[in-house]
Amino acid sequence: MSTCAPGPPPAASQRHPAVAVTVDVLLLTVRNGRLCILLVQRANPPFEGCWALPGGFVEVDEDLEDAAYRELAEETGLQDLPASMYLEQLKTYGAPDRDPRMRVVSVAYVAMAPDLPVPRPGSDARIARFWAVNDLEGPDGLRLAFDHRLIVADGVERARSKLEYTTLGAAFLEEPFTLTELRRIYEEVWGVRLDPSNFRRKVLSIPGFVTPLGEQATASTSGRPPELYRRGEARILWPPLKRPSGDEPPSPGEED
Amino acid sequence: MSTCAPGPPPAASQRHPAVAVTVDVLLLTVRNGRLCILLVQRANPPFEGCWALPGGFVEVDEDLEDAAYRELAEETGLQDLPASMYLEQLKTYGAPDRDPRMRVVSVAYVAMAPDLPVPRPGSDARIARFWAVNDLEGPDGLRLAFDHRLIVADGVERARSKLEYTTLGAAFLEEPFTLTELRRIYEEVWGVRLDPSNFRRKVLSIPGFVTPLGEQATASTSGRPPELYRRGEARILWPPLKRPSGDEPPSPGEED
DNA sequence: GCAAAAGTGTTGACTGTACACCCATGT
DNA sequence: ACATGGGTGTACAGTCAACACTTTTGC
Repeated sequence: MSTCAPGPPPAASQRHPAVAVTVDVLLLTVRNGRLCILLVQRANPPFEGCWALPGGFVEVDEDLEDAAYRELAEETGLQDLPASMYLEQLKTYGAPDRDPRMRVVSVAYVAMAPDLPVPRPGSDARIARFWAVNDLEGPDGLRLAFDHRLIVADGVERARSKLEYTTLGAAFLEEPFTLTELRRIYEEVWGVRLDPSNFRRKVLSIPGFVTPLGEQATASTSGRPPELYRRGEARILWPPLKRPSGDEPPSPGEED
Repeated sequence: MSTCAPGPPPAASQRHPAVAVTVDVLLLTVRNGRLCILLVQRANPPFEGCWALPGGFVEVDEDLEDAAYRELAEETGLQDLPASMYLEQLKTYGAPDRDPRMRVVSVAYVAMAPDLPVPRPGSDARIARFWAVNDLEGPDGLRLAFDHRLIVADGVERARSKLEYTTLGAAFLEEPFTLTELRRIYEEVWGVRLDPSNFRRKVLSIPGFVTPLGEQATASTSGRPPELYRRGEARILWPPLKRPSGDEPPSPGEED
């Protein structure tokens, strides 16, 4: 019976097909009440001048997730990523013809973060900016390089789904925040209207979703000043917050 | 404004780090009432003699999913995979040290299928057999090559989660089947007991989950002969079939 | 006072669970 | 007859959506 050990170090690497591995990052944020994603304009062929997800080759000794963080920082000039940022693996895209240069398998990541400063061009001088997801969807939407439109669709769906059964909606907000601000995140990401009172009850009924600060916002507009909250320790939402609209099933999501 | 076209064909491929891409397949089935996975015994270093998931290098012009099907067939001698088999991408594993030979990024797939014939050794003479998932879990479980133990854990959790909100439980059964057989799949995969009457009501209340044949099984054991069903067209289960046990949250799943 | 936004209370529909009960068959 | 597993009925508890209502602010 084997003890299941790696055995002696190999003498030489065996042959394998020439396939490149990249990471692509879909950074989602809510700016001015709109769900937005970060895109960079490509400076080189192929798809020169096209908008694309930030991404690039994985280094030989680099973990995939580290590569995602690195590319995000390099290509967008966003050096200080917010501590509350969330990043998870989305899916791997490997159609043989997705890159005209060669066979490229891309591991896509989704990130969610509060509104960020307007990104400076990255180290390789590409322009980076946020685009509203609305401007990409539909047949007349902005065209993206490679299969990035598909990745965006999958990633946005993943985010919509994650909001149902995790507390990640709060990752889109700077602390402190109000329950109305949190509700507007849900409404924008899902594209629906939610009953304020029922939303409030639901959020507060989940222990650790949000923590009350016991303070009120200084009234900026007419109406009663809202109470302020920060993110709690809970990560899972149980029972889930379901998106309305008939009683259709949630879209299938690819994921952890 | 760019029209977002790939542009002229590239002159030469640019340099990229030497990273190999493989697929690994976690085939789940229920044999003799036990949730089992298919493993192959490695014939070559590293981890010679260890049990591992079937898998191998992706060919240069091969789609990832095609590679998963090919490896499954090649390494297990299972040439005629059942039509009802389900296969989906699980997650990509790319820790820099997961393979001692070189940098290997592996795209893992999960498959679910009815009980299959005992696999013949694959084309490269490796032994293939099914192992009960129970025999792998826990600190005294079978040790697997590479990080395959982690992949198995993630994949089993994915399957448990999929049973909650999809009709995939029926993918484990040969048609026709009875509702009790379907219930036993759920009970085994989740490791719980379910109330037969409530399970029945739930399954039948989902349009298209199962289709009654209008026949009864020829009584093989004592008791009333059950009615027979085949899989329906529905893929999504709404509302979901929740696993019991307190009201704990479902484990987070990585997936579509 | 009035408008506006935050927050509370109440009700009815629906879902899931537990469990008592009936049905059809082998022995 | 009776044990065994299939299948039906029912009643209680929890959750959610709808919406009326109260509170606290700016103007």
